[in-house]
Amino acid sequence: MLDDRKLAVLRAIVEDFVQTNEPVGSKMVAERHVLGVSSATIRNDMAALEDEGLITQPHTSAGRIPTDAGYRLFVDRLSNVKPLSGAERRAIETFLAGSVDLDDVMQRSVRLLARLTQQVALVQYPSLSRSSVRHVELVPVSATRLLFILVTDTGRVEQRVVDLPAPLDDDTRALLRSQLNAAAAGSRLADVPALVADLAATSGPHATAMRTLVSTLLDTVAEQREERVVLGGAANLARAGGDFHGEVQSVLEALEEHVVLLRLLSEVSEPEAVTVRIGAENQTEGLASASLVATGYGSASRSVAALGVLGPTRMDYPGTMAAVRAVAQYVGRIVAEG
Amino acid sequence: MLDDRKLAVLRAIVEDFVQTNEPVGSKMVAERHVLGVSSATIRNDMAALEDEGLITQPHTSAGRIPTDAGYRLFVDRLSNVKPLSGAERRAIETFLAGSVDLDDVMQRSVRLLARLTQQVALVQYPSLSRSSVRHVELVPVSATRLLFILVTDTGRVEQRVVDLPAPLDDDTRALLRSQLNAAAAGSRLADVPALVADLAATSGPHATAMRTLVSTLLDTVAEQREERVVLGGAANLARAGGDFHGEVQSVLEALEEHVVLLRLLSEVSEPEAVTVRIGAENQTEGLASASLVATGYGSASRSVAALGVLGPTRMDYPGTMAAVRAVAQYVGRIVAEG
DNA sequence: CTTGGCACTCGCACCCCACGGGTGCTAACT
DNA sequence: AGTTAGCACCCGTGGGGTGCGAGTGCCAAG
Repeated sequence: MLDDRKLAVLRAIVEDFVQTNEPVGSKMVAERHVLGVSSATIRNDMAALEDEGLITQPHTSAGRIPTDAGYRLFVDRLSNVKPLSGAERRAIETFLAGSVDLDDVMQRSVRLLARLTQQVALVQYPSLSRSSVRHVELVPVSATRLLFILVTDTGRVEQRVVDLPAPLDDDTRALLRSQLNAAAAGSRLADVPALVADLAATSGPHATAMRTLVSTLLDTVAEQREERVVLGGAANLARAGGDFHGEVQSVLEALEEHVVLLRLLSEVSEPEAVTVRIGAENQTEGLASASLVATGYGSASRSVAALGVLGPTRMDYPGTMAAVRAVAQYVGRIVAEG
Repeated sequence: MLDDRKLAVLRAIVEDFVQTNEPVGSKMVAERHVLGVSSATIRNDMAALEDEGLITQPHTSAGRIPTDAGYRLFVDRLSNVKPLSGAERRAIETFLAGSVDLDDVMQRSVRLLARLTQQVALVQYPSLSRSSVRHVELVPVSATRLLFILVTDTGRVEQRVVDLPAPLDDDTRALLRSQLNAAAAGSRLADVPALVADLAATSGPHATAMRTLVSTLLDTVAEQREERVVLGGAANLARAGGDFHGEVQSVLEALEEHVVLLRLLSEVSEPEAVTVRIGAENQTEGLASASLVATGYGSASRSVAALGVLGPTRMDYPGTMAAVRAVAQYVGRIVAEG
């Protein structure tokens, strides 16, 4: 049904359309690509491709443009990885090297990714539940309030103000802190509920305070804030030409719903494999004409979070995928060291 | 030169244009507003207003639209404060009441403001230098690294990883911490440099460690991160109609330059007075057709930061100013309570 | 299966023109 | 002096008509 040449035609259409942003016709394909056949043959192939639902014509008497399915096939079978230039690799390295802490890394990554790909970049903070507790600290704020601070091995620092049922003196605070640390430090945050369960059950003079603290610790894991995402390069949306102008509002709206973004990212967080969600595939209102290119990042085989970019379905997939993968590698390494 | 009626005509033009987004002609003004004169008279007045540079016609044979100067005069002398409805006040209150900590307050405020005004909202974190040190904490991360944590009276928590020249045992860490706290706690962060200066000068076994910590403390104040701003409602930009569509890209670009936004906000941070910057007034490339409506917030007379909204020059200034002021009052109160 | 040829289809750019909203001017009026 | 009615004029907008060109689909021959 779809022989090699037809696929080559599809590839040509995708590449030309991405580059020119104009429907591409059989003549164009014949002269800009060396397929060894005439435009008439290509016309036949294009008709077949259209039957398969891989391309479509915006109106009669215009060239064809790829459908979501066409991009899908292109990404899966026709795109060969485009290696980054040495300059780009060096740029990534130097850009991220100066980071002083996690916030800084996230910030720089998102800017870098946006600039490399000319699209909207999304970078998720290392997921709390997939990190380990490095340290828990209790800082007094007033007699009955204290600041609960959680530091993870990925460098993430979460704070939370806790209202205590009764005043807490310095010694008991130190005691509670060391108990919490003893129970939780070093283990993965996802396992913490089980580990601290018996702490909450302890009776004794400070039982209620301890219960409050434990539930805060659990909250912090369970809470929405567990997942954070930063984004950048929104201005690139407006730059995108074509019929995408009408969609920019709905994409911007989607970008404000961090919950939605996090759901999307959570579905692609395997590392070492760049995932592409094209158009309607990402099942999100307002993102029907946008594509997500994302991957997990982390140390070696364990992914702690995801990052990627979002742009019009008409995008340079090979280039974008290469950039996303490269940035993920660097960020993963930095976070693992961090 | 500009009698009361001419000003009334200007007000009518501004109000109508903001509402309809179409150039308004003399006829329209005559019939939609009760000025007691005919359209011919209004035509004469409009000619005068145009001579003064307050209005302009986009092309011959179209109505007039206000210029930046026209909006300026409208805001300064013609707009009467539009009190918020009870429902709106209640909405603000309930929306902000549930906040658990500063991050939460900032997040909620920016969403609230964006929704109330239907524009892009900007909320600046309480400025570090204008806050007081509540507490300084040193959390060990590894032998030669520790996490430096600064808590201010405005509830802001800043962390920073510090690399130490030499390992630090628990006791000396505790010592350094108490020295730092003794020197800095309770005083305004802007005054801290003077207060800790002599700490850095101490000689003794831990002199270098102390110097590192002190310089970190100072860095934290001086650093870019001193000022943070969160924004929301970017999608509202795309909603704005008219000739603004072409500008949305440049505004989005400006929004990514937080440094620029902070400079703008820092210029308007008096509390109790809503400042309006119209079009070219805000001296920023890309914001030439946008207006900023902002005010400082904080406790009573002392403003600790600023918040506001950004939108097309064609905006409902009275309504926006009312919303900005109301939100600033609530946020200021919440932050002051800590 | 490929290819050249050819008829056919539309979208687009262009032009023309009538329409109408809006202005500016002038002369009369208060 | 200020206001008003009348009127000529300007010009952007929108609708209808048209030619052009890109692109397709089909067919018959190689």
